[in-house]
Amino acid sequence: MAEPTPPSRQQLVAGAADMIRRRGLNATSIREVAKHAGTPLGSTYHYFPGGKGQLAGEAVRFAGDTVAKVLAKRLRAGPVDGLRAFLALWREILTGTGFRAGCPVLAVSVEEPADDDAVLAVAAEVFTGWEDQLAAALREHGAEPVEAGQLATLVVTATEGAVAVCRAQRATRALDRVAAQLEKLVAAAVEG
Amino acid sequence: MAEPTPPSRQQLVAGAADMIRRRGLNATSIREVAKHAGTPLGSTYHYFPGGKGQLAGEAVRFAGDTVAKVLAKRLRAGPVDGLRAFLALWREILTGTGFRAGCPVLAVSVEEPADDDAVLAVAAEVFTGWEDQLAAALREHGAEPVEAGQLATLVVTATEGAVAVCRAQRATRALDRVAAQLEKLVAAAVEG
DNA sequence: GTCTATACGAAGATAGAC
DNA sequence: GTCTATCTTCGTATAGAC
Repeated sequence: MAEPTPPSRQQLVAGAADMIRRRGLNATSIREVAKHAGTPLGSTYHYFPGGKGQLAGEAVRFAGDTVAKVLAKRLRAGPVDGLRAFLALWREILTGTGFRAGCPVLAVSVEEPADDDAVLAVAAEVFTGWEDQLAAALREHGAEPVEAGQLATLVVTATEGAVAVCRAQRATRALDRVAAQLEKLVAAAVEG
Repeated sequence: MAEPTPPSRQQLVAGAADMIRRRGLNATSIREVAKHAGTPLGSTYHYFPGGKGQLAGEAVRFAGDTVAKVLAKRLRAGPVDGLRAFLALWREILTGTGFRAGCPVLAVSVEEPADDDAVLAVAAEVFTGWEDQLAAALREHGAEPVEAGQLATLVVTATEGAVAVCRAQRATRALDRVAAQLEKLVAAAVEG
């Protein structure tokens, strides 16, 4: 890392992540990402020789890491706090954008793994990472290993699914209902 | 309905649904849908004057109704049977296509509601319909109304999320874990 | 080394030939 | 009434000017 990351490069990654979570991967054009970041189109291919695939991969990784950091911090106060932070994070994204933004990791997971399954592999790692964080916290607080793993997966999948359903329904109802169920389950798992 | 539905029209709808669940909405071109159905491009605009938006809307509705019929049939044997059928249905789609196909309703829910929010409205209806079917079955088998609603939403969101996660991870692990948790919850809800 | 201008293909949609 | 051929726009990617 002798080379410091140029600000415009990071802006392109963050901009791509934002656009992907709103429109999906295919509807996100490099042209518009560049325009939104204020950089010319040519610069994009200078920073990302791998083209759209590379940019999308880094965008998904960036979004995944951002969530993982919040999760790591809040899980230190216990699984219930971590869950609440996770849910609040997605709720804020939904309501803060008028239900126009969702999850970029989910977005790339739903579209074609045509020839560019590199992006999909990043998405898989991000999902697994979130699950592992939650499962570890549950185990550390007395949850049974098998139960911890299943519950962690349920939290991630239900939340991701709820974000998509909320976007379609333009209401937080689904996420609120999921939150009620998951909080009950997580609380019960760390007691027993 | 004096006009019988032409076979090619239905093939276009079914083909569009299949392509959307694999590639997503934006990557699904009318050209390729027409080619796959063996009909010329012009015919598509004859059958669907509303263009891609109309075709996509009917495709999502078609997919939603197909699932709803399976759900209605199997829910007559009870909520647990309905849940199992729902999960088995998605599991079969994943494994039967090498994790290349997912849920078309989820796919359109994750992509841009740019100007064509008609498709998104159909997706919302489909999700709500599935939830209502499950919630009604749960209530009829003794589940508390609030619990029934929350649990029905959890089933739909967790399953949809799991389908996406499974696609990314190219494994049924997430869906299997979700199945274990949901079966336990549904069974408990109909007892109490 | 950065950016402008362009090549090339494919998308949605339609006009007009059969 | 059905389909072919085309119009226009926008996508990725690059070649070459500063």
